[in-house]
Amino acid sequence: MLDIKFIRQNTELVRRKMLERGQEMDMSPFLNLDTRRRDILQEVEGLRSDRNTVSKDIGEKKKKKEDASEQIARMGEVSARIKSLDDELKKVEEDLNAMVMVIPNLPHDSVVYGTSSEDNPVIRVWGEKPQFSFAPKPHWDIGEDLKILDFERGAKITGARFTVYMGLGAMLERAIINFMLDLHIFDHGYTEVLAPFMVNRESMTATGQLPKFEADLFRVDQVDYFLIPTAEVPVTNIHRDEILSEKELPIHYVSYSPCFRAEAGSYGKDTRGLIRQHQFNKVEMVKFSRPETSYDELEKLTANAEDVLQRLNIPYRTVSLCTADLGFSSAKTYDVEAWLPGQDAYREISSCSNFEDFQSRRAAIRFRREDTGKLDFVHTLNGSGLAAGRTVVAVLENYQQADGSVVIPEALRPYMKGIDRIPAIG
RNA sequence: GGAGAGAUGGCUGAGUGGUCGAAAGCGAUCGCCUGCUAAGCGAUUGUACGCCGUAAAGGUGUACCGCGGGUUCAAAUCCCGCUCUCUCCGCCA
Repeated sequence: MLDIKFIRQNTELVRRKMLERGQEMDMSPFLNLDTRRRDILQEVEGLRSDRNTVSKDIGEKKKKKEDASEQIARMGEVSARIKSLDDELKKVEEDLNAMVMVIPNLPHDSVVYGTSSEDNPVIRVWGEKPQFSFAPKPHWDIGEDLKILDFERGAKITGARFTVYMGLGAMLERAIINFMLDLHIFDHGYTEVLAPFMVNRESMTATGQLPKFEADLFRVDQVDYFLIPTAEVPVTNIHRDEILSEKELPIHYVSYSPCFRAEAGSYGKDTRGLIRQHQFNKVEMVKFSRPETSYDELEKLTANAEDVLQRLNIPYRTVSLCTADLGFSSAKTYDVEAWLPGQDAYREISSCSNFEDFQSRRAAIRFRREDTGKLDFVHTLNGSGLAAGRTVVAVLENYQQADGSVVIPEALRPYMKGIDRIPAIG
C-alpha cells in the first residue's frame, strides 16, 4: 500500500500516476476521510489526556478518603464521549484503509507510458531461433504424440486446465525444477526455501492479492486459507512483522512451489496446452533489499531468470511492462518471453518485479539503518525463475526433431539420468 | 478430536485495579576508568499515530503487556470470546 501521509502530501502526483495506469481516481473521498480521522484523533486524545489526569486525582482523593463523586460523574460523561468518538474513528479508519488497500503501486519513473501490452518496449533479444526442415508443432501436439502430456485425463480427474504428465514428461518437469533450483542456489547465491502452499488472509493481504483479487484465488472451505498463486506469497511473508538488520540485506530466497490460480476472467484465452493451467509448478526468486539498491537487484534478478534460458539455449526477449500492463503491486516489471516456434510467438515465461515498499508497508517488513539507527521499510522483489510448465513447453517446441522426437537440452541431462532424447512412439 | 499449562519490552523474568511504558537481570550503545584483554562505574536503550517545529534535531499528547470485546472515574491486572505455543491422550505420513 501507499503511505497515507504520502498520498496526503502528493495527491496530484498519485492521481496522475493512477491515470498513467489507466485508472481515473477521485481523491476527495480519501482526503475527506483522512481529515476527519485526524480531527477525531485530536479531540479524543485530548479527552483521554484529561481523563488520565483526573483519574489519578480521583485515586489520590480516595486514598485520603476525600469525596470525588463530582469528578467521577464528570469523567463518566467524558468516557461516554470517548466511546462514541472511538466508534466513529474505527469506522473512519476502516473506510480509509479499505480505500488505500485497493490503490495500486505507483509506476517507477522509468516505466514508459502505454495503454496495452502492445506498448511494452523490448529491452533485449537473445539467442537464435531454431530453423526447422518441417512445420514445427505446438507443444500440445508434441506432448500427446509422445504420450507425455495427457490433457483429457487431466480434465477427467479434475477438470479443465489440469494436466497429467506421464513418463519422461513428468521426469522432464522435475528435471527442470531441480536444474533451476540448483542454478539459483549454487551459481546465483540464493537460499532455498520450501514454504506452505496454503496461506492465511493476512499473508495474502501483505503481498497484495487481497482484498482486491480474491476471485483469482482458490479458497479452502473448512478454514479461511487460500492456495498460493505463487511462492512469492509464503516466501515474502517469512519476514512479515519483522525488523531485519541492515547487515543481512539483501536477502535472496528461491523456492519451488505449485501455483494455483482460478484464472477468473481468462476463459477463452490459451485454452490449449500447458500455457494457462489452474495448477502449475514454478521456481520463484524473492529478494529483500535496501531501498538504495533495489533497482540494481531487479536487474540482477532478471539476469538470473534469463540465465536459465541461456543455459537451456532457448531464444527469448525481455520486455519492460508499460504503465497499463504493470501488475497491481509492482513499481516496475520485466517480463522474459521465451520463443515458441510451434506457436510462432514469444510467450511470457518469467516476470520480475520491484515492489519497492508497497508490500513491505502492508507486511511491516522493516530494517534498522546502521548509521542513523532508524527503521525503514525494505524493498521486496520477486521473479519467476522460471515457470516450470512453460519451460517444458519451450523445450518441447524448440528441441523437436523431424522424426517427432524431442532432444533433451544438455544442461538437463544430468537431471534426467543421462537420457538425451524423448523418443517418438512407433 | 479430548485434557491441562502458558503468551509481558531485543532476551530471561517480576508484576492481581490507580504511584506501571512497566521491577530486576542479561544483551546492546555511548562515556569514564584501567598502559592490552577482562572486570568496574555512569548514562541511554521500543513502536505507531496525532499535534507543534520550513526541515532535520527536538518537544508534546495518545495508544500498545498475544488478538477482539466487556466492567470501571481508572485495566498488564477483573469478566467473556478467539488465536497461537507447550505437555499428555487419540489419530496419522
